[in-house]
Amino acid sequence: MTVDQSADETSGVRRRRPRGAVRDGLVAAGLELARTGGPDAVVLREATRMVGVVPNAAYRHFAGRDELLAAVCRAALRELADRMAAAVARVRGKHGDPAAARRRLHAIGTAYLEFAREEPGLFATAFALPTRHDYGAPDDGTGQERTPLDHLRAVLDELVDAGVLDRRRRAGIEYPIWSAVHGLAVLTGQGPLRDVPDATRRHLQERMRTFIDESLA
Amino acid sequence: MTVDQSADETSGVRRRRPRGAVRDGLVAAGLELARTGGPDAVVLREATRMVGVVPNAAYRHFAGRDELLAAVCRAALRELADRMAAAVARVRGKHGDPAAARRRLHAIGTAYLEFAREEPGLFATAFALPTRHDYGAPDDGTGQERTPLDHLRAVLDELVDAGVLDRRRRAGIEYPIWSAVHGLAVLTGQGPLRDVPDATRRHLQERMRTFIDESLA
DNA sequence: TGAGGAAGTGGACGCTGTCCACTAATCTGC
DNA sequence: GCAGATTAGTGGACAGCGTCCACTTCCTCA
Repeated sequence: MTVDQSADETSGVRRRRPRGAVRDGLVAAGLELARTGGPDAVVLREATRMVGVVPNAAYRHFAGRDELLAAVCRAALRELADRMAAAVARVRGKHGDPAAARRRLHAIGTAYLEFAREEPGLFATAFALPTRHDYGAPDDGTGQERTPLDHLRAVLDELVDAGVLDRRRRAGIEYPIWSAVHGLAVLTGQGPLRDVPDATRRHLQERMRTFIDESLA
Repeated sequence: MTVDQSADETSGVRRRRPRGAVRDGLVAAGLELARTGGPDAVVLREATRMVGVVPNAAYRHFAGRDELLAAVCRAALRELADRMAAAVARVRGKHGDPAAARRRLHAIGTAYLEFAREEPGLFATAFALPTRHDYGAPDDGTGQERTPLDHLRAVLDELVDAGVLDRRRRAGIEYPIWSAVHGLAVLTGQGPLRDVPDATRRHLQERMRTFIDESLA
């Protein structure tokens, strides 16, 4: 598998690639490696090989392997956020409708868990920040991105507007809910519950749904 | 730092160590490495160095680095389970007393989160099983050990006996609760919330407590 | 047009996990 | 009590990894 977008074989020429091509290619390659093997699988030399460049070329774009991994993490996190946003958008029903708001909360949690199950490598990578950095810090300076937490908050606010969630219980409730869903994803994905049969996993997921639902009332 | 218990310097003699000493030493060394650097830090060669033995000697006791890591994981998990058990045992009040049962549930969650905060390396390692293996599978054949999940279950059963938790809500509730606490530990420990100030972390923990408390009633 | 920086190459180093061949200490059965 | 088999260690090697330094080549801009 190669990610090289402008191969320039035959000639040993350098710098035939457009501006940020190598950097972008490295991130794309790292994302591919992370997809199949998680954060540990994003190895610098392999990424450069996929791009068709010598290992040291990576050091023109990243301070080292950790910085490359950080970029891959951000990309993975963005993919998760995008899936959550898409899942919420798919739910019909206008803002303020109690049933629709509940469905949106359910959709957001399901999207989270589905991403963790369908893309375990990317999910693990999204939360394997190698170096300290703010959650969802802007990647390329294009302003703040919407993080998974932002999407969850929006839905919870709607639940308050719809009268489903008592306003006095709203403050900070995104954290236990996020924790619960994230914890389930981790335990059943990479953790001790990862080998439970599919039926059990669905059952756990359903149990989580009722648990959260009851905590709203 | 060395873990060698029966150094035998001066002579190049082999096999001066008692029966399982090298194996135990390797696990202890790995545990030490994991304590300071997490699962990635348990490197086979370094462990053998700490034990005072040549790298290849490890292959007499483990099939490879992953198997050593698995043993270290089990040890870390046991330490977590022990802390939880100790925390529960410290709570006074006889079985069936509602207030005492609640305190025990709180104690068990707090112990979990404290372990994750005080020993982030060990906590990460406890859940970084490199190979598939049953949760809390017996390590050395000395019968089943009590896992963190076992301890949680016992306390939840007591909450039912004490009339705090409705029996109809009991079934499977250990999973969302475990997930919630585990998720909080991961998010604030290694995850995106790891850099929040201490006061915020305590606040999140308290919010989790009320969240779970309300879900019982 | 020419200087200077940006981006890629080449080679090297130390570290890792792992394999193979070998040897010395211990255990076992007679 | 000793000979053979087993076990637990040594020694040397290999490929792959991240990273550093020196060098070259292309592109940009004054």
